[in-house]
Amino acid sequence: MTPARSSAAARPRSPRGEGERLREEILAAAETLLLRTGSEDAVSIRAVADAVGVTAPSIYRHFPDKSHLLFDVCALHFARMADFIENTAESSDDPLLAIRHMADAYVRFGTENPEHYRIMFMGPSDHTPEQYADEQVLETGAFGSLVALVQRAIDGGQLRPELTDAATIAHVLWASVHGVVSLAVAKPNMPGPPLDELVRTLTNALLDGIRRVV
Amino acid sequence: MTPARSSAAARPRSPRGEGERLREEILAAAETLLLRTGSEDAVSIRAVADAVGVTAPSIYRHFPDKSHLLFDVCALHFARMADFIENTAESSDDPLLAIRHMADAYVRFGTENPEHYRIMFMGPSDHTPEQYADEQVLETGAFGSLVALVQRAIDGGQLRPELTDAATIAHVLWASVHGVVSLAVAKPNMPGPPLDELVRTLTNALLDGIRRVV
DNA sequence: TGTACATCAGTGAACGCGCGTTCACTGATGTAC
DNA sequence: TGTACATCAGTGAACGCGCGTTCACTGATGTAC
Repeated sequence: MTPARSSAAARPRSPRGEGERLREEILAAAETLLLRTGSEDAVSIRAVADAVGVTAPSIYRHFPDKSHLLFDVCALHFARMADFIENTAESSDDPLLAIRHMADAYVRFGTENPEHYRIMFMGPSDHTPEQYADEQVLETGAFGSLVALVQRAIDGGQLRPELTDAATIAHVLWASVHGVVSLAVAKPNMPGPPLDELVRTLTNALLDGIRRVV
Repeated sequence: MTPARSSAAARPRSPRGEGERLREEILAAAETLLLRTGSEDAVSIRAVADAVGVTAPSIYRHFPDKSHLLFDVCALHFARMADFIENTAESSDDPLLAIRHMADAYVRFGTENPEHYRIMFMGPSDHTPEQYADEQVLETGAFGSLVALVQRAIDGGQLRPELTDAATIAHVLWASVHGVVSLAVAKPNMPGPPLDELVRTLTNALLDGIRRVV
């Protein structure tokens, strides 16, 4: 009798020299599990191994421990998010309009990937392996583009003259939009105006609030 | 030999008819534990029981299960937060200034009670027993005061004429400030401008963005 | 061409842990007769 | 005044669970001689 594998088909062993294949499969399975169950708790070493069709200890050939696995999954997602959002940074010659597009993209990404968003931005910070420290979140990728846009707006004289620090303004913009997304993620059933109206009102107010009054 | 109780002094049994005392002690211990450890995970039934000086099953005399206990702790905190913030709602005759004070108070409350904040606003919504459904968060307490302030600002002609829905505006204000707080809670070590500068810039921008241009 | 050996991908069983929860119970105390 | 009994606060031991992780191992396959 073949042993009863609970959910996945038995997986053929990788040929020699291609053990790294399993690493990719593990990452993919963990991600799928996260997305499908919508819960970080469901992503256990055993569940991932089972989804791949392999035993639990095999995971440890490729990841030192669970939190590294989880964070490698998220690193993939950070990268995708950065792509997704940075594309919109060049969507318009007007930096303020481009910022609006970035905000929309950010919200869309977050609400479409709530569990990833939760892990990336809402989890206790001690889950985080060192190499994904908080700085990384900021210094790389999308946030940098946002700062650049704000700086262009400042340089172009589009902002109120008292607003001179692009980084602070970018932080404020990010934090506000993050607020909308994280509420939507944490309380998906909360009554209130629809998300897109919230985002529209927010960006209207914020952009009007920083734009130079003519 | 007295049995080795791991951390707390043995607790004298409540006199007859006053079994409800234990309930209060459990709530207090759970709250202390949450605050001191800074981690929801550390608040296990056993840890709470031990802190009170009682055995684990005793908890079940007073709470049907763990999530009810946790949420009763949070309910206490919701109430305190509502007090804390609503006081500031009458801090000024100018509704916009009062809103600013509310925002400051909200931020202070959140950053001073990060784990409570996390449970209340950042946790997965399925932790939530029914009686603390999302609606409660909004319909009672501080949020109501905020809506009222916004409405006063609208009635007093202080807002841009296209802004007519107080609830939506209040939601936007709340979500933005929540964004600042929840980032501070989730990523306490994130580099960037100091929190108070962030809040000041945010409220400046938002209030300027909704205020009628004269 | 054949064989011993090193390498490598992955296994199977077990570890100890802490958890939420249940169950039958104990022993003090107030109350009814 | 004494005694049987009901009530009540809390106990002790155990349940089953799923978890992350470790360990010694197996068995296929490429390689060196």
